Amino acid sequence: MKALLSVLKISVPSKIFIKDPETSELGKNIVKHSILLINEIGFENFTFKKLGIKIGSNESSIYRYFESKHKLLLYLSSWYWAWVEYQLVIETFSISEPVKKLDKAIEVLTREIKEDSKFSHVNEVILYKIIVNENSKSFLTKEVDIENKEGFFEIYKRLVMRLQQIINEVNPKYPFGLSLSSTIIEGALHQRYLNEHFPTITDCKESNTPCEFFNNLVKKAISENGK
Amino acid sequence: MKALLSVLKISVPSKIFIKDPETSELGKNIVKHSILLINEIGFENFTFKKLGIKIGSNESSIYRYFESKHKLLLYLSSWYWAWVEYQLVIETFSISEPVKKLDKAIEVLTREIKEDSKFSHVNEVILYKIIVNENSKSFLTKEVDIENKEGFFEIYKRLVMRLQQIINEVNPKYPFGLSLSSTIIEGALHQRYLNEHFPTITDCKESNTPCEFFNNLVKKAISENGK
DNA sequence: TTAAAAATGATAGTAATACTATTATCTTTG
DNA sequence: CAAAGATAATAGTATTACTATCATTTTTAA
Repeated sequence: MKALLSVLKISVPSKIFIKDPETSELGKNIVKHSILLINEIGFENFTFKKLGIKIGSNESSIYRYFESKHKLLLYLSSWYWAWVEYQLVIETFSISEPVKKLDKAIEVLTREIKEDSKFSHVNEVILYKIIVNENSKSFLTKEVDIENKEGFFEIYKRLVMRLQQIINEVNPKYPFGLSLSSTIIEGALHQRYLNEHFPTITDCKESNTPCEFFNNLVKKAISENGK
Repeated sequence: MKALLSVLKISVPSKIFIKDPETSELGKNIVKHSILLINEIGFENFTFKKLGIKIGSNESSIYRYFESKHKLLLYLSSWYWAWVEYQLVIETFSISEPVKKLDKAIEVLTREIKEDSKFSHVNEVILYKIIVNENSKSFLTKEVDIENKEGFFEIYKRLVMRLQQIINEVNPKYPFGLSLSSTIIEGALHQRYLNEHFPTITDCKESNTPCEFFNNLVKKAISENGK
């Protein structure tokens, strides 16, 4: 995977940025350190001014890459989901048995990211933490419909549809494939959050992972026997 | 229900507010019109200044009730969940058959609020919309652990535990009662949101409701036969 | 190699936000 | 009727989320 990714590039909808941050050192620094800084102080307290100070650059220069911090969050979100989609495709590609494919897909979509693949300036472990904490804020806005039309959520939607296809390969008659898929992807993040901040309302612990919970849930949900 | 609620009062953790808005006309107006205004312009664009203009009152007066707009959101969130908890308790109280109790609980927790009960200054239909759009923002903050310690999320957590108990009455051996419960409650809001803004990644429509999806999901998840 | 183009940096400025503080006025209540 | 309590009016502050301008540095292409 490391090898492959050194040739490939994670592709984010180009309307999200003004200037592609991948094309310069400053751009890469903006992305890299925005991840660290958002993780540190939270998205609400994060500003371009603070980021500028951190990377020894000017606020106004950052604005030449991203129109607003909201667009930057959209960029990080898209980047993350593209990276996950890539893993999903690679890791399920050669599995022909539908149930095994589904097992792997659930694993990819609900596992905790613990290792930085180091193929880029992006620290995936920290980015994953940001996604758990901040991803909802990228779409829970008044501008969601306009931004959706502009294609800002394409990768995320495609990922939900990919999982749905894998689900319906196991049971083509299951009528809630999309809802189940979107519930897993969003729910996995939510269970991680609960585990960290509200452990009394989740069963997911070090041992009892979201992977197991969702695997069990999906398998039973789409099984044809049972209630 | 209307009758009962005219004697009862929805109780919100008192540390959330500086002065209880239920105790004055201005307070009730703040709550009532904040719901309308947040629904109108979104939480990000909502300010106490704008609210003051809307209710013909002064910004500084609003600050005597709520320390910040974040605390106001916490208040609205707690109010909503307390109201839902009340309905859950009332509507499941007399049902002794565990499966029927579970059916009713899922219904209460996943149904769309379409009617304003009019027992108070709070418009529940609009409040429900705010919860769908803004609730996550009440806990996805850097201060979540401090606020959790202060008890700001007690009602929500209690509600998750109540549903878990009802689930485990049907199947005491099911090992993910809490995670399933929290997934349903959060997932129901998410499916509503998708239905409104991302219809291509949900099966939930006018006819095919989140109620049905989650009822089907839970029943199968906790069934002892099947896979 | 050099001149133009592109990128970055420095500085300034603006309207709005999220408050705090003070003082005045109005309304209850004992 | 006086004191207490609630509300209103006004002012002020630091920060945010930008935009605009101009200077400087770096890159690139002829």
